[in-house]
Amino acid sequence: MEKEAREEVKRKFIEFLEKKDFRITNQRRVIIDTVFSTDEHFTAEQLLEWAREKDSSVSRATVYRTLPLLTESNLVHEMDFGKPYKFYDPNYSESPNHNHLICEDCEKIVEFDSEKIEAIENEIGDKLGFTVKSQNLQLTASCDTLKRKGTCDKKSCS
Amino acid sequence: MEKEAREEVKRKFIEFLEKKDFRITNQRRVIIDTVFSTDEHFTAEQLLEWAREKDSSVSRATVYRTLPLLTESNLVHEMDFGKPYKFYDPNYSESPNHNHLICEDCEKIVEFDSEKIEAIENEIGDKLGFTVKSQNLQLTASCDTLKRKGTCDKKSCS
DNA sequence: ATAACTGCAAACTGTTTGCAAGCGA
DNA sequence: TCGCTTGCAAACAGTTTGCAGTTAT
Repeated sequence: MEKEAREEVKRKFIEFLEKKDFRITNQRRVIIDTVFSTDEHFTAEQLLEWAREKDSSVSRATVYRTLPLLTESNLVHEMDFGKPYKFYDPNYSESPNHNHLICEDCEKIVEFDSEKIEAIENEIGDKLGFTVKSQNLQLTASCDTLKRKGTCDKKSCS
Repeated sequence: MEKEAREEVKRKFIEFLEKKDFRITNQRRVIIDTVFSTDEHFTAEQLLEWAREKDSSVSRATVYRTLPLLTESNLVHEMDFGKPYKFYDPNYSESPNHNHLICEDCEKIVEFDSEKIEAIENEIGDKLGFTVKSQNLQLTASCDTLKRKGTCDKKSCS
């Protein structure tokens, strides 16, 4: 995501807060800046750590209280890969139709688009008489290059 | 699943335990009987409750220690729908290629087949240079009939 | 002014584990 | 007998929450 796009997303979130009569506090500003200054997927704990680098007063509680606001606003996407903690995706609003593959070797998450899959999903929903609200295709995979060479150049396997 | 098939699956699991030099204890037997006497998806807590109806001595710890054995044996499938607890599917070995849709109205899980999706998944894995290890397509949906009529006759919305 | 928000620490939930006793092979 | 397995209760990890003080509006 480019810098301009990031500013746009931040602005949208501020609007979201204002519309709900929520206050724009310093801590929230720091958290927002942190979330939308990266393209990486993160956990609550990672977000806390990053935010504290900018402002050490940010507390774990505030991070946990802000995350639901971010997902409600549809600007951040929550993902569950069967690990005991959740991952968050700050690129969601830019391309809401992507899915994720998580590498079991290094836990790195790779995004991919697939309208094909989305079409099938809606087809399935229709057939069963449901309206699909959200979809989460989680592929767990291992890195081919890593296995062959013992190392790999993917950003995903460092 | 029919009664015969259930016995077959139980037998396979006993074999799995024997091969690993694990013991066939009373508690394990009760848990196995419970798991494979239903077609329903369940949580650890539900399994504990059901097992205790047959034998009140079964403890939570044993249930939690047995579940990984069941999933390792590939006779039961573990699923994560973003809820704080996991669901388990006792029909997995019968049709390992099905996926799941969870109703957000009643949390009932509906199974569906889709080889189409599996094909696409492998295609994606290839393209990205990964070997797909496991896939989990989670559709969260709401029931159309329920919404229209305020009630519905699906087994899924009671 | 005042109601929303904060940090802290305690509580909570689902799951795991150390231990002494029990029991299958 | 031997050591795997058990139930219990305490521990654990991630997340949520009550409270008293703080701050945005």
